[in-house]
Amino acid sequence: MTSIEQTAPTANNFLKSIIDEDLKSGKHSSIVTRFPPEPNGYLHIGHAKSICINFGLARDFGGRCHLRFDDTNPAKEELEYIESIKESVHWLGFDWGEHLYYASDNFEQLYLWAVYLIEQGKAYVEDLSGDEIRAYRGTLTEPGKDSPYRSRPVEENLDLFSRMRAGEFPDGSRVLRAKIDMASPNISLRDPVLYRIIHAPHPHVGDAWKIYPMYDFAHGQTDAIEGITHSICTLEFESHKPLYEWFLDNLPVPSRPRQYEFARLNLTFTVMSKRKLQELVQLGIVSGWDDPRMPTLAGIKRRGYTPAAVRAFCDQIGVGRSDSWIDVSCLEECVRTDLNESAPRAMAVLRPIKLVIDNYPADRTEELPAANHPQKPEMGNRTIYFTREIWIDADDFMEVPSKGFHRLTVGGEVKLRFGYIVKCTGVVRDEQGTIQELHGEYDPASREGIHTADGRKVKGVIHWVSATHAVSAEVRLFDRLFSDPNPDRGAADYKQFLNPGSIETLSDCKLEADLSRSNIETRYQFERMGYFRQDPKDSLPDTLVFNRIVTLRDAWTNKK
RNA sequence: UGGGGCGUCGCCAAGCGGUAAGGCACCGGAUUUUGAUUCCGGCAUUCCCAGGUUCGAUCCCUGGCGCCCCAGCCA
Repeated sequence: MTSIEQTAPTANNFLKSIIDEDLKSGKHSSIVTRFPPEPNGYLHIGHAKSICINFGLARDFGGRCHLRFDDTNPAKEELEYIESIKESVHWLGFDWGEHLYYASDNFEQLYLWAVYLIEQGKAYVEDLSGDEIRAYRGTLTEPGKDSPYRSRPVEENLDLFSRMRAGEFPDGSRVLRAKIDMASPNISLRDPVLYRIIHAPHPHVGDAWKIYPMYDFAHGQTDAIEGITHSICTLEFESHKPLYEWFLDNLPVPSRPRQYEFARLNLTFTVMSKRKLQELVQLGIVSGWDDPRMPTLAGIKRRGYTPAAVRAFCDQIGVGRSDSWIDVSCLEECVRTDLNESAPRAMAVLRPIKLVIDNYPADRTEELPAANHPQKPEMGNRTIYFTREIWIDADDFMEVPSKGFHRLTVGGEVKLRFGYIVKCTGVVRDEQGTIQELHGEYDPASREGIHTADGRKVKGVIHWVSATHAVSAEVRLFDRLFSDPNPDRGAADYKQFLNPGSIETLSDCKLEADLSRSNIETRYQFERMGYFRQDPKDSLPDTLVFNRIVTLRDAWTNKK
């Protein structure tokens, strides 16, 4: 746990209260939770909430948390997803140890239990088509009707079900159903489907099976097999709970798990559904599942967010049962809080414009010490080079300053961070009238502090880099993928809310030379610009590519 | 509309009958060679509404209102 997490408030929540009581009353001597993703896509920030809850609870109460692949539908699942999910959970900082499970490892037991239900007269093979089943199910306000196959004899059910398993029937021709109550006000109890026929290879068990259990028939029983004490899922499964319990009540399961539900995470300015994320990838709107603008954990990782920051975010938002919309700025703030502590500082000029210091000798180079962190002397100093020609950021110069602008202006002066005070004496233009370079003069006595020789205090401090020492780099500035706080809202196509400026690529930025030799993993604060890290895929030693992880807080542009 | 759930500051969220924690955001002010950080101060006489019980209610009761989920051989 890093300092950001130690200082983060850990709100009490209803799950902790429940577990507290279960432990106190002796109902359980220790707890077992599980994170059960279906391997049908990449994990996103919403899954991070679930991971932090499940693994976090196990950690806090001295229990354990399993990673379980809920792989009951081979039509949608792939090995690629299994691998990426394991990677993301580890990246987030959690470890399942020996406890890696697959729902599909229990297929034989589940099959036996289905046979058991048939023998008990509590399940039957259905010959109705999908459309007919739907028609018989009734509606929200009208009860359903019994299927004509509901009273099929046990022996016939047994025979048919074993032949379903043997692969004798085509997909969709028959299903196994539980015999519960076609008139139940809870629709999930109206003879739910238990097994369907799918002739497709499975990423974990290959072609061993032609029939696959539904989520409802697999989840609770798998929980029971693994000895899960607290089965924590999102709110939309709440109406399945009576069914979850019906199976546990009617099957000889080895333990009795309980299901609890919490509100899933909604984040502003993004979309979270797997379908939409997949579409963004397929349409080429983003470069892939790990595009730094994506809310996937792969994207967040590539962007440069730290696992500690994501964990702190999950702690901060808490766990409740009311539908919530968290502002992305909350996540971004967690990233800043973490990086502010740990990131060494550096200077980088993103939109370079040359400043020639006319009264500085052309053949001179000064080595200046620069603190790696303003509040942490233990992080040491580095050497930066001062020369006659330097790069400054175009945004730090205005010929005619706007109100409140206290950077460089013609005739005005500014402090060069860790260097001297310079005064701008003039502007050189080309034939078109665009500014080619700036000229100025420095005050040799002004290296320390921000006061001029006559005691005045300069208002602005800007970053810069020696033109003779700088290295060039590509810098990618990311912004929110959508320009609307809730692109998912209403019936409108979420794609119309795409932010056209979600990525800006700057090609010839000027960086301190040391950055070309830095560890590719190191996250820097480019002073006054934000936090940056090399892109793990595209950055090479001789063609540097930096990603902006997040901006600094900026009272100035906010005010404008 | 049948069933289930939820409604405390702009966004989250504690609170469990004794007189509204905390975080983020926001607004002041101090320190600062990052318009960053840090610091200090401000920020719900009120808990969806209306009745009721009680010495006392955000917490209990009744009745409204609003929002979310369920009619996949998805999870």
